[in-house]
Formats: sequence, C-alpha cells, structure tokens
Amino acid sequence: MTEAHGHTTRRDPSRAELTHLLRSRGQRVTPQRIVILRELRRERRHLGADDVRQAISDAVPGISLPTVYATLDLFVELGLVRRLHVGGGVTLYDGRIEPHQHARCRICGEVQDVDGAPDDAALRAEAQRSGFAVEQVDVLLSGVCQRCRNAG
Amino acid sequence: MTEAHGHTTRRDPSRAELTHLLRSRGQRVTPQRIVILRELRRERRHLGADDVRQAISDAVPGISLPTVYATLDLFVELGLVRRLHVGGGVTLYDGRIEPHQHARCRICGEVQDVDGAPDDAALRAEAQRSGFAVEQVDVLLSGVCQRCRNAG
DNA sequence: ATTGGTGCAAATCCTTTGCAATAGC
DNA sequence: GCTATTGCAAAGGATTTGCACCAAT
Repeated sequence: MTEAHGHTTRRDPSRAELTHLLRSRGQRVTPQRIVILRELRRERRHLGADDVRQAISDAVPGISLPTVYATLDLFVELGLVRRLHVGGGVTLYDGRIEPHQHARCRICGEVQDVDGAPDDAALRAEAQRSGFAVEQVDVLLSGVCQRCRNAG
Repeated sequence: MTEAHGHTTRRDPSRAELTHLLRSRGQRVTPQRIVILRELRRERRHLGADDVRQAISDAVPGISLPTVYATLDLFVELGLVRRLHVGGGVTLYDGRIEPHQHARCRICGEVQDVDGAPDDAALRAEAQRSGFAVEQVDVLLSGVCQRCRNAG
C-alpha cells in the first residue's frame, strides 16, 4: 500500500508551500484549499472549475462551486496555478508551474501541454516599442491532435 | 465631402469580397452582414459582440444580438475575421487579417495589436513530436499599457 | 474571540436556441 | 416562390454576489 485513500495529511509538498504562502498573507489554511491545490498538482489534465469540484468530491463532499471559484482565483493570484483561456469561453486551470505552453485540438477540444518557452524576443520588443510593459507571454497552438487525426 | 454618412453602397472593398464568398457558398448577402464586416474592417479596436451591435446601430437600427453572433461566427468560419479569447472570458473580434498578435493590459483590459509573427518553430516542432498537427499559433502578451503606466 | 471562509440561493452576464415573419435569390 | 436569414423571446450555462453560519487562528 503506497499511501492509499488520499487524505489531506501526510507528506504533501504542495501543502507546506501553501501553508507558508497563506500564513504570510494572514489568510487561512483550509481543507478545501489544501485539497484543491493537491488535485491540481496531481492531475496532468487541465481542469475547469466544475471538473475540480467533481474531482475532489470524495475528499471534500459538500464543497460548493463558489468556493472552488474563489480558491482558484486566489491560487492564480498567488502564482500557484495558471489560468487558461482556450476557445469557446472555456476557462481551465493548470497546476503545472514550469514554463510550457498549450495546444488545443479543434475537434475534441482537449488541451495538451507543449514543453518549452516561446522565442518571443521580437514580439516583446515590438510591444515595448509602444510603451507596453510585457509581463507574461501565453502561446496557444490550435490544430488537430493525434487521436482525432487517426479517427478522422 | 469625402464620403460622409457611411452608407452601405459605394466603393467598399470588403463588400465585393463578402459578396463573392457568400455567393460561392449559396449564402445570402444581407445588409446586416455587409455593415458588420465593414465596421470590423474600419475599426482598429477589437470589438465584442455587443460593441458591434452598438457600433452599427445607426446603420442597421433594429439588429438583434443573435444575428450579430451568427454573423461573427460565419465570418470567423470564412476567415474574414479573427476571434480573440482574452482574459476574463471576454471574446473579441478582430477585422485585421494580416499576421499580428495581441497585448492585453491587465489594468484597463484594453487589447492592442502587436505586429509581427511569432518565432514558433521550436514550439511547433515540440507539438508535432506528439502527433499534434499545428494549424494556428496565437500569442497573447499580458502586462501594463503605456497609459496605465503613466496613470499608475 | 475574531474575522476570514464556506455553503446556499439567487442574481447576473454572455451566448445559444426555437420559431414565426421577412427578404434575398 | 423557395428557403436562408432575421428578430424576438426565452432558455442555457458559467461565474459572481449577498448573507448567515462555521471554523482557523
């Protein structure tokens, strides 16, 4: 038995990180927050707010969607997760912090990670020419994923 | 008088283009479509669906939002305009076709154009390694625009 | 004991849908 | 005249808000 039925305690690197960040801002460490962050870090898929709620419904049975939204907003502000705006008004959350970009299949809608940072020097320079202070660069590739190419 | 109160007729390059595209697909050339495309081509800002309706409310007084949405969807499919998903679930439409990217101010939300194509060779290659067929690359810069930097 | 966080219910916002009337072709 | 397109009204789905209760510090 490795660690069985994921409970909130026990060696969880994301938990210490979270506790520290929240405490330093006078905010509270709640089970909801612990579980949501752990889920985002564990899951390699990209989750919407309701996906998150479903994914943790065992660990935190009665959690409400407003709480999930509030928590995700907080995590984005803390820099713990990335918010992703893919097509169709869909908003997803990504627990991976390492620099990487995203590719969205126009057939099935699935979003996959693409490792690597964009070579954005030229675009940055161009934006800064007009006085825009660039803080972040998001790249979204669109196309057709392997599975849909095989199916189609 | 250059050409005064923009009416739908008279030398409008976008109109001929639109007529041709629609006819070739057995679709109809309506005043709503003509005016919406002309507005998107003329306006250098990026417009949401309701912005479009307001912008053309003089030319097409009774136009409904569902019609605006349907028309924008059609134009995106025809490749006449680009759909932009910027933060906050906001969807904007861009009548400029030439390759360019976008920068969104995190303070005021304004979206400005950034000329130039991304140097995306490395990311494309990485995505294709996993069987993903890249068709399009969208880059969204985030940061603070000139005006908000001065104000702040 | 304080007061930030949660859950609930309802409100809001954007977008889509169903359908009868209208207008391109 | 045929049928795509429109406008209206209403539905739908995602996210936010207000407030009373609860629980982390």
